[in-house]
Amino acid sequence: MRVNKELSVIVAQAIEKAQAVGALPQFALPEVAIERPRDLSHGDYASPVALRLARLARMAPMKIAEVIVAHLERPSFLADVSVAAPGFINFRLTTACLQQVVEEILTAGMDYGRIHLGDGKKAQVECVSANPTGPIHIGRTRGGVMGDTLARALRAAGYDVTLEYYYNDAGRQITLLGETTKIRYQQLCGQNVELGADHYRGQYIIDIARELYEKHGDSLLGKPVSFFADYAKDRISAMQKESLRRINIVFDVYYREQSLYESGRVWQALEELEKRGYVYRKDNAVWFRSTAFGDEKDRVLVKSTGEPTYRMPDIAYHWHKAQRGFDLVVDIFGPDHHATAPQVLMGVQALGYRTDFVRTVLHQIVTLIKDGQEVKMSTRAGTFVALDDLLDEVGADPIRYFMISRSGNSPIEFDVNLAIEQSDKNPVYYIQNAHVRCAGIFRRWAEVGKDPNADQNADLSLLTNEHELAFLRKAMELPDVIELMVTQLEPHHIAFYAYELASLFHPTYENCRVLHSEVPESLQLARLRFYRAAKMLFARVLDLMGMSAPEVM
RNA sequence: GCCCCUGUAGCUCAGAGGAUAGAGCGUCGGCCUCCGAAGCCGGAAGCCCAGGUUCGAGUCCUGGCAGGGGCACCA
Repeated sequence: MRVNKELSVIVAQAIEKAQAVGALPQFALPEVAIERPRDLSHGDYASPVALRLARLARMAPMKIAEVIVAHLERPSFLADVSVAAPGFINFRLTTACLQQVVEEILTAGMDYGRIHLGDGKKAQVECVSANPTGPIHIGRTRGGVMGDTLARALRAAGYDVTLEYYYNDAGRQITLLGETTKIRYQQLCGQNVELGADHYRGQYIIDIARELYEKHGDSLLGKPVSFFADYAKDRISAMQKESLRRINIVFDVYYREQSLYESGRVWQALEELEKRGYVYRKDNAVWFRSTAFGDEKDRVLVKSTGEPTYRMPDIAYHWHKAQRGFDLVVDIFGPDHHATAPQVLMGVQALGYRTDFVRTVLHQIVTLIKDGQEVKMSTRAGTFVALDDLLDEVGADPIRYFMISRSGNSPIEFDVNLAIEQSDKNPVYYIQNAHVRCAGIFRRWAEVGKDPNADQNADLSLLTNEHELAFLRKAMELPDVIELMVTQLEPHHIAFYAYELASLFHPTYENCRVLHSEVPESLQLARLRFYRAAKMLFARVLDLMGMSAPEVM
């Protein structure tokens, strides 16, 4: 049950009722906000609606609040409704309402927190979208974790979600990749050739060339660059996929840029833009009149060499997105794409499509700190710490957590040494330990020979400890957190929620023991039920973050 | 020069226009004979500046100041 939503409706009804009998003047009803007061003495929920109505109603806020309360229906989950200066309406829940959250969690299981915002709607989340020219690095990882976490939240909100990866498998970068691979192969064959300035420096291409050399000796020397490009790009793509799988990100669709050429969409898009009068030729290049949509200058679509810029297939790709029937498209971009994202949407508008279903989520950079020094990252220079290296050293769970532990607007300094350190300072373990401690209770319960299902009909009214109730109060917030994540498209909220939940759990664990000589059996059973729900909730929250819920650590 | 992001505790960050601004790290001091101390309990310490909107501003607007990122016929 979403108490805040129900309260919002009930208060709105009370206002209308008061208006009907003349206790309040007529006015258009604004949305009735229900919030959680910081201070528990103000109740479990509060509404400032009377304060906001003061001007409309031309009455004192306190008076309005009193009128609303007088006309308010009293559902059974409310223990108390009161008015507090300067005009808040405070609601207190019954303890029974909090206690039954235990059963709500156990009934819903891994579906707990589910909301219906996106029921029947299709959403797409695009992220990472790195070219298959090198390993996934830490900046792309941030976008990937943000995107995957948002995808999980969108699913929890009822959306049918497609997680998509768009990659450039053609063009100049791929040619350079092929050339690099061929040169490395020739070097292994003993030929005296050197990399050019534009070629990729990374060790991984030497490894790929060596694979070819070991399998085929020098018999491939006559093969064209495109052969090496195809081989390298497939190998690197597979490596990227594997890295992402290791961090628990599995894409539904890998969208190849090349397919936009094969299907003709790129040139169709250009034709259509031309037909609509948004294209002109200058200096031997083809230009997009993006200034018509507020851009500061026009942009080149086709270079004087006849090659399209990256912008042209990007527009075609988003044109296709617009045609694929998504109700919501989320594009996640790193700082290097902040400026270009709007241009693509201008292109889609120029093609006659609305773009209000597309929402771009931007995030700031990740700087990697190792041994107290910043590690500069560049794929071409081959100087980076790849996601794979981090996975080996740190593991998937801490990487995932740290990547969403900050708002996307905030740059992240990822200190490798600190993340490796498995100390009590690490919030990842603090959260996971809550799940481990729950598991420990059930392990111990079985060890002393008790019935593992003895809590089936436990008397939940015995759960009256303030720690238990505070935890359940927080448990009720999960749907609100999911709603916040999908409406704001901000994945970091779940990380903070998880930490807060754990910080309410641990004192409960200390104070509300199950197996203790001084705890009567009926209370043991109620608490066992409580911890069963707590364990389920932590598993659920960790799953929303794409993290594991360990039984032991 | 233009665009974007950010200025909240010593440090790193939350804060959905509302009541006495929250965490973590660090710091100071306590707690293991019964479910994992990777834990718990307690103390000190803070909204960049100036205007404005509002009954009410850390939050919104304008202008400063400071830091980061971006401004290609690269992607």
